[in-house]
Amino acid sequence: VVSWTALLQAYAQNGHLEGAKRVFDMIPDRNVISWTTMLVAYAQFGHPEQAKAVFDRMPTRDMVAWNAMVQAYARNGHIEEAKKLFDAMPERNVVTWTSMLQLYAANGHHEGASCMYRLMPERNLVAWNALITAYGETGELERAKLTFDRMRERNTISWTAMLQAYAENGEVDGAKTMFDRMPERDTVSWVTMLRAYAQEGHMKHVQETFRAMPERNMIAWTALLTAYADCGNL
RNA sequence: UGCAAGCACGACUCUACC
Repeated sequence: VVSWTALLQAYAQNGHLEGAKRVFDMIPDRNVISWTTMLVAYAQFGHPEQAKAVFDRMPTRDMVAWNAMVQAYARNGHIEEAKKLFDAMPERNVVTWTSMLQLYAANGHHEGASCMYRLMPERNLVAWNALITAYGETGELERAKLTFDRMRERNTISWTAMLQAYAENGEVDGAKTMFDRMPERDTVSWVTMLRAYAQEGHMKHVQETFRAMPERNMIAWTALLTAYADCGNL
């Protein structure tokens, strides 16, 4: 089962849903993990209905399966369905709460988001990071800062999320400060910084940033390209 | 007991929805 499901996962990750389905149907004794993998495959590529169909047909559901289904709705912006499922869950963990928090924040529901935040029974690094992003999205930069400052541990995602929070609220300087203070930067951090400059029209900084990047992936190149395009420099 | 499979967090573009 393990090998079969790994194969299924390989198809799923590459978006080969038909192939994934074929593998799924061939698995002799599917377990809850195989089912969940199939569910997520549909969800990730924009088929929440299909995901739900899988969910309904599952012989057994554990919390990961429930979480995956909540996330399936969340990812596709189905707030009501997600909420319904959330309420119906036999038990929830920090993953569940984080998904809901993110869903509300991404759709501008401040109240819902802060409600999730307050009621969350436990928090971990991912939850904190999601909170920073949520505050950034809702324009509550101060709260994002507070959250960031109070975190006992931070990873590159925390730093980049905070950098982005500054950037999307028009504070390039704050963004730059984060960038300079980060213990480690990956390509995402670099691109985020580059974008921050681009949005302010600081093409010179954009160029410098791009040149200084240790590695450039396609997203970095695209960001540079659109930066030039946006400032009219074809 | 170890190795191998499923869920939540950060960047660009495109597409869909509004």
